[in-house]
Amino acid sequence: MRLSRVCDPYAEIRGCVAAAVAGAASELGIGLDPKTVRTALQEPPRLEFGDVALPLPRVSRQAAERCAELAPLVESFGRECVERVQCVGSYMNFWIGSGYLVGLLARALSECGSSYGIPKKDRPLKVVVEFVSANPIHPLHIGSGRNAVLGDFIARAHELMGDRVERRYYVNDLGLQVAYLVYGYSKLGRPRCPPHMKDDHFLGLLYAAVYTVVDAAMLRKRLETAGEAEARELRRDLDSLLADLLRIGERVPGVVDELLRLAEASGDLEREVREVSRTLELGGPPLSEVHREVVGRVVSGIRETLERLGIPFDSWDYESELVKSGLVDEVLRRARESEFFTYHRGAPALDVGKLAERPELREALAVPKTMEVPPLVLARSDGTTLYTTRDIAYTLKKFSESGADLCYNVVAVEQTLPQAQLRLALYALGYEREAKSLIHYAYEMVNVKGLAMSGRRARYVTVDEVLDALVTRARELAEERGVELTEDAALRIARSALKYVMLSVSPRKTLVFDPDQAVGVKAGTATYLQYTLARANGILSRYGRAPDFSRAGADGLSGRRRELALLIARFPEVFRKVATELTPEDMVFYLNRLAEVFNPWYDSDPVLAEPDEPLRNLKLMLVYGVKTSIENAFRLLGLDVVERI
RNA sequence: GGGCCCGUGGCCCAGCCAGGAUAGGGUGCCGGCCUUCUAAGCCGGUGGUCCCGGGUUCGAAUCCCGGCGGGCCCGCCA
Repeated sequence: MRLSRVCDPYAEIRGCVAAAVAGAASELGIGLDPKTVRTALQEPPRLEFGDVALPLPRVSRQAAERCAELAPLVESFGRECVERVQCVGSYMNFWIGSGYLVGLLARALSECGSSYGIPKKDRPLKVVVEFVSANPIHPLHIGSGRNAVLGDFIARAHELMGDRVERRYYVNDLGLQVAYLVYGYSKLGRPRCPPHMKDDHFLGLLYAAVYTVVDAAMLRKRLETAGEAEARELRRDLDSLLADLLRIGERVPGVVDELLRLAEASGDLEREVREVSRTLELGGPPLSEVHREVVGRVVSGIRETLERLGIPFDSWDYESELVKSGLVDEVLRRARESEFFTYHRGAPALDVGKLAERPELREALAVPKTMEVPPLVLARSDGTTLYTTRDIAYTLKKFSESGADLCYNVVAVEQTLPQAQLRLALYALGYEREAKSLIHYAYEMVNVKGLAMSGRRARYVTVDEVLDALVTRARELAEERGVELTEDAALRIARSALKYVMLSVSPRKTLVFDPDQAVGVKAGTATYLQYTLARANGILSRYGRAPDFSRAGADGLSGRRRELALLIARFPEVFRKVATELTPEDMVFYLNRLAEVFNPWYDSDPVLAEPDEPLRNLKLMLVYGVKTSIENAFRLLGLDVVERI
């Protein structure tokens, strides 16, 4: 991957400073690798320590001891870029020449323009990102929201760098969970959704109602034979179930009563649901139409939510069709021929644990060194397959259909083991390349303050309701300030606020979602950044023409202006790191820094009213640099630009 | 029992992989700034045994060992 040197001013600075240091050191007979110096260069914590700092002991003990001798030599070796060198403690601090810095920025911004900071790969890849893939049994909740936002970010990162990306959603329309929904839906005569409720929300409640009714029936049965201590516990669980049922019943009147009647009549609802599940996997005709219909209704609700988020997909892959295609059977066939095939307690399995004994393979397949890997059971005794088996087939489909070089599975961290088993299984079946090119992008769960989440009990916060709340709040705030927000602008503010929360915290950290806080629009939110961008854009559009960077003067480059220039210069480096290491939180951090320097400057140092022309041009260049950096960061993160805010 | 992840002002987070300056932000709370490019902003104040104990090092929030606390995983569930 390459970013032309011109478009990465900070790389230029690093190179020049490092060469000067290495050159000076060799004068004193100290051997220094410029590359080591390059990477050791860092941003000083305070302005008084200059623009760039080098912790000397990190690169050479000798150099650290002879800093005072080194400094003047560095100044002369680095005349092109360094204005002043100072030794403080164990640090060597550099002041970058203003003319040099302004020249670098002017060239970078004029030559790279709107693609400033975005690296392009020499050889673009074909990349598949599978994400969200929430089961079609309820609306997207806040946890799937995190998945959606992160997956979208990964796709965007690759797209911007020139890769061809396919975004795929795996619709898991088989299995017990869907059977619960299909059962309820068909028994209740394919009910319509109440007015003012989305299909997926309604069906999510129906699903939870069936599940809860079944669980309640099972509890009652156990209660009949339970001892006293156990009975007390069961009764408490039952009370909680009934409370959930009551809550669900209030939102979808009639549904719960009807299900309770059915449960009474049937005697064993759970067995009936299992029967439905089996029929579904076999693809029997009597249910297939109802099945298709109800899944379709939930999926279209989910699609609507994703559209509101501005997160597109290229394909929707149905698990039932995967099974129908015979690919899953093919995987099973192939597994039986594998040397790792075994029986685990009577069920056909792959002994992927044996494969995992090879340390170099663990390394290559990113299986944690000490993780215990049990055999992967492929099918139940009744012959029906298990999820991971079908996932093997799906993975092969993704690779072959898309001709993918790289495939991401954006999947919660709790599935680390099955994801590792999946890679090992692929390897065991002879798909070495696929196994090595499958990346599990893991993220931690989202907890909601004051709510024990559960899909089976319809206890969740949905993406839709969060968006609604955010839209309302954005409107209120705008109204207070007399700004008129279009519907589109309100949505852009709302969904960006939600995405920001998801992107600002490292994916490996559990996120505690506080609805009240996300709705706030203070500093440290997407809205603050959108506002900052709107201010920058305001200046540029009022100026009315393209700023001429070549006429930017270097004289006034001090204080905040200097800080801004250095930050803008660093943007390409940050972009590359974030896009390749896929750490969105680093970009959020950078953006906050940028805004935090820009806003005070904006308040105190008028741009358009500046009478001195070279200085005005310098200021305009800084504004343009801020605008471009924020815009390209937004493109990477999937945040929206709002014109008027 | 074993494995993985997390622990940083009242609350949330960055820094840890590649150890270096007085540990950065945000939020909260207190006070101030709109006749000047958008006040969803800015300025000032308040607030920290970097979970604890050892070790390595000239130097540890960062690396190593041992604890403690929280989360997740160890299914013929997904």
